[in-house]
Amino acid sequence: MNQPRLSDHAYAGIVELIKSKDLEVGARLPSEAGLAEMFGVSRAIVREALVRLASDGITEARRGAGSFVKSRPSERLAAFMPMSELPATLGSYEVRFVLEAEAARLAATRRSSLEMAHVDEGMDMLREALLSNAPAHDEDMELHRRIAAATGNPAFLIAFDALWSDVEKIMRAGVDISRSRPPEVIATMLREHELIVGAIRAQDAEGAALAMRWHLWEGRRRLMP
Amino acid sequence: MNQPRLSDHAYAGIVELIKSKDLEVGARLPSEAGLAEMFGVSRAIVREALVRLASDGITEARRGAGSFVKSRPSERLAAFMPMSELPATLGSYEVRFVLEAEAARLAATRRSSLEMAHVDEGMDMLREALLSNAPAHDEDMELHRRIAAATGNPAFLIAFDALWSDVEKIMRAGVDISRSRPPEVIATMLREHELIVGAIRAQDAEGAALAMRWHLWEGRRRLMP
DNA sequence: GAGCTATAACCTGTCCAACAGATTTGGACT
DNA sequence: AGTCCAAATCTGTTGGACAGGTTATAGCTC
Repeated sequence: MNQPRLSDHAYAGIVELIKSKDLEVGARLPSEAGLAEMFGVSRAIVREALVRLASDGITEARRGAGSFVKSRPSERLAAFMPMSELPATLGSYEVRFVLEAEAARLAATRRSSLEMAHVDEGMDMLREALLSNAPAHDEDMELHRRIAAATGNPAFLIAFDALWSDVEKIMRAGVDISRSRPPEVIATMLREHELIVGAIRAQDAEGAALAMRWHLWEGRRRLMP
Repeated sequence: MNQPRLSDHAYAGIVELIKSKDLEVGARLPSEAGLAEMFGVSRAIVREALVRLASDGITEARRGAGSFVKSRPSERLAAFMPMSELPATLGSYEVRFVLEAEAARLAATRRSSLEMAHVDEGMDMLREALLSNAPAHDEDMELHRRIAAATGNPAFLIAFDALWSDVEKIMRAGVDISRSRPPEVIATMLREHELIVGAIRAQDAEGAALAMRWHLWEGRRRLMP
């Protein structure tokens, strides 16, 4: 349907360049001509990519001088964020606590029947994956995502996606998410999710928020006892 | 400092075109050559504007056919307040309510003196910008960002950045964020921020959360009365 | 050698002309 | 009327060109 443009490739390439070469905030990128040669495209394509990067707040162009890194993608904290003492996974759970609990509460009050069907479908997928002892990581995320979507508020999805992609990275780097789980853990995880979905279906706002908080609390404990 | 590019003019012009001519979703825009002549710029400039518009989800280009309206700028704002009966709640504010209130609470309890200094510096920058009647939009965001950073939890920053970059884009496409504010509004905005910063300095967790919630509530009201 | 200056090299911002490939349109033909 | 083909139109991409701003350097002065 939507074939990718060359400028998409250049956009991704420049982001990759910043991350791989570890360019700090304020560092100068290669010139447009240099980037064009690097990616094998014309200068106009590089310009289109740079315009988007600037619009996204990642780079900044100064006429006559060059393009500079304004804030690094996804690692925008580098500037003054002192490395936290909190384990990174705990950190993301801290945010998910408030974010997803509120999402569950709003989903319970505002869900349409279509959104409820999406949540149910996500629950089915998770159940099937868990019962067949598959990793189920993707299905877990998808269910949480659909609950966030059921709020009818895209902002929840935006925050959720940003957070989760980070969590995923950490998990892939650290914990082995595909290790097999004992059956009682599987049953517990299923019950926790079913509690949440049930409360949303019953339009029980406080129950949904509580069930979500409980689930996240237990999940964090399972991840790092 | 940042001289406007011609493509900014074209971007705004096309948005204006969609709004004034009341082009519906799916309607075809004039061709790139037509738009170029309309705004008195070259086709390359129009292309840069269209690339940004597409990246912002407002238009969509189909090769060989033309550029089409994907979602109207004003409706994107509406998309962020689908709240059925809730009194005019901006969707992103709904998320910021829980996210930033929690960040303020944690910042008050966990802040280091270095992080407090960063917050103070951000407050100074905002004060200066507001008192000189500058747009102050960047400074406002920066202060909120530093409060999120003062939690010591990178996850707050990640969620905050994701949310804000989207809010910013919508604002650029829709509302005029640089309109001048009456002096009493400036004073109010200053006081609200100072309340938050003060509570964080005093390590008053509940006070910080409350002040943040109040500030966001008032801010939403200022944005769309 | 230190400091200042002019100049050359480089860079972004913008324009123009051109061609490839996809889509739409209109007319010719049946 | 219905089908098919060709021309017109449009986006995607390239290369070259020039204006105007920035940076570095060579050279001059003291």
